[in-house]
Amino acid sequence: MIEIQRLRTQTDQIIKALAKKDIDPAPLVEQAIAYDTERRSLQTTLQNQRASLNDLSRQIGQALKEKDSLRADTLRQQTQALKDSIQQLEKQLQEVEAKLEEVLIRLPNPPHDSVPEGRSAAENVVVFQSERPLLSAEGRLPHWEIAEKRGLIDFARGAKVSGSGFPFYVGDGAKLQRALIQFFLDEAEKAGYLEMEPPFLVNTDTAFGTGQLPDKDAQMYYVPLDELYLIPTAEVPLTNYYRDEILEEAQLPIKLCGYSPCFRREAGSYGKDVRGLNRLHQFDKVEIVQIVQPERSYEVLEAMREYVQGLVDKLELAYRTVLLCGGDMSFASAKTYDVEAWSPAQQRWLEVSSVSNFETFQSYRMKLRYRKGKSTELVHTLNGSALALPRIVAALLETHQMPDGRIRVPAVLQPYLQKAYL
RNA sequence: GGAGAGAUGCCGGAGUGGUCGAACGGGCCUGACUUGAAAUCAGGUAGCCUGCGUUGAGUAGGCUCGGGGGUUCGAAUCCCUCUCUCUCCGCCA
Repeated sequence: MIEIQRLRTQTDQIIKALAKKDIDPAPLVEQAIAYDTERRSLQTTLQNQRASLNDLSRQIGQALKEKDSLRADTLRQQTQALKDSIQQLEKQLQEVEAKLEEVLIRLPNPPHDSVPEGRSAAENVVVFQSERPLLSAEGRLPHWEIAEKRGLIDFARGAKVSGSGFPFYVGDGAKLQRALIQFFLDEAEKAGYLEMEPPFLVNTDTAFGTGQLPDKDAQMYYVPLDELYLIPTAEVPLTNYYRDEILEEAQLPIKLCGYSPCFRREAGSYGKDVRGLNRLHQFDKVEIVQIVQPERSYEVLEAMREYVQGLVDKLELAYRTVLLCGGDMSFASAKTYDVEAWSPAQQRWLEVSSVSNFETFQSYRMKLRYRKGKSTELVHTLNGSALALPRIVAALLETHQMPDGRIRVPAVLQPYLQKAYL
């Protein structure tokens, strides 16, 4: 959500930036500003009347103290008209505020200046590619076949027990999940992130805080009886950890990491893109989150991106990083990099991480600020997958497949798995 | 799930209808004393919104004592409701 004060003072820049997200922002922005003007005028009138009423109340108190009940009664009679008027103004103000909120909520985060224009993924910009060769499909089974064949993943029984998109990981397959999670957490800790195990279900305020509500509510599983959402990513509980708080500047940067299963409805997905591990309803992920001073957030974004690239590299996978164009970015992000691993059998890139700077989009919703001198300022929040498991496993199974069908375990995982081959 | 108690500023803790945004204590900040420090003394120490001013100098007003609603000229104080915490019982990994 964009700060209304910013929208008021930097209207043109914001409209220009928003246009990159492939929407026509001007009507919404103008509407917001109109509601804001109305809101402020109502508020001023209301506050003046409240001040008068407060003054009358004080006088009544004074009169009663002096046992002058006659004067008190006279004053009391003057209050009714004010009270009626105040009540009416309050109602009007509430209505305008609701309308303003409704419009503000529909405005996405304006992209950063460095975000390229473009409408779809085709216009994303490759900013880095590793030097590892892009292996051919020849002689390689796609991960869903090799995984079934070696008894690492059971898609069919997962579908029986829960539905499509809920695989069982079996034996070494399950151990590989555990190894990856632990490897990612250990790496994050070395990089200075504090490990957290977050709740996997969150309330509506939390889902609103990071921007999942109201925009993406169809993406989340919901438990109506308890009004709780299953998290689509650990970003949601981790970023909301400090919601509604004022941090001391010395606490920053705050660096959190956490493992969680992630639940996504993925309604409407189908076809080859969702085959095997490409897209699941439940998957494992380690997430990293940073809460930083605004002036540092873009250098932190680069550091996080490099950190994530390093992880993929340590798993001995070919990868590249793309800078998302305006039209392909999420609603809440100001700038996003996707890190993609090469899938030899599918001959395509798989998104294994998304690293984003949200600037104040989330902190404004969450009222997350830090003390800066005499006043307070909204922090910038960032997050990134480090990493999401399924597509990493897919790339791993395809890349490290041996001619005899065995899977070579990358050196960094061998201490966790206690084996060189699966 | 049942019964009871509670939620106040950075922390502890008072306050049961009238200058209460809030006593008192602690912490922290500034200043004085000191060669320096401690001790002592004095002052300061919440956030949000709006107007004017400034462009992070302020100033006037409004709102906020867990959240929401109500009673009243007036509520931290009374009523309703929700959330959370604690104690006891039940259940349970």
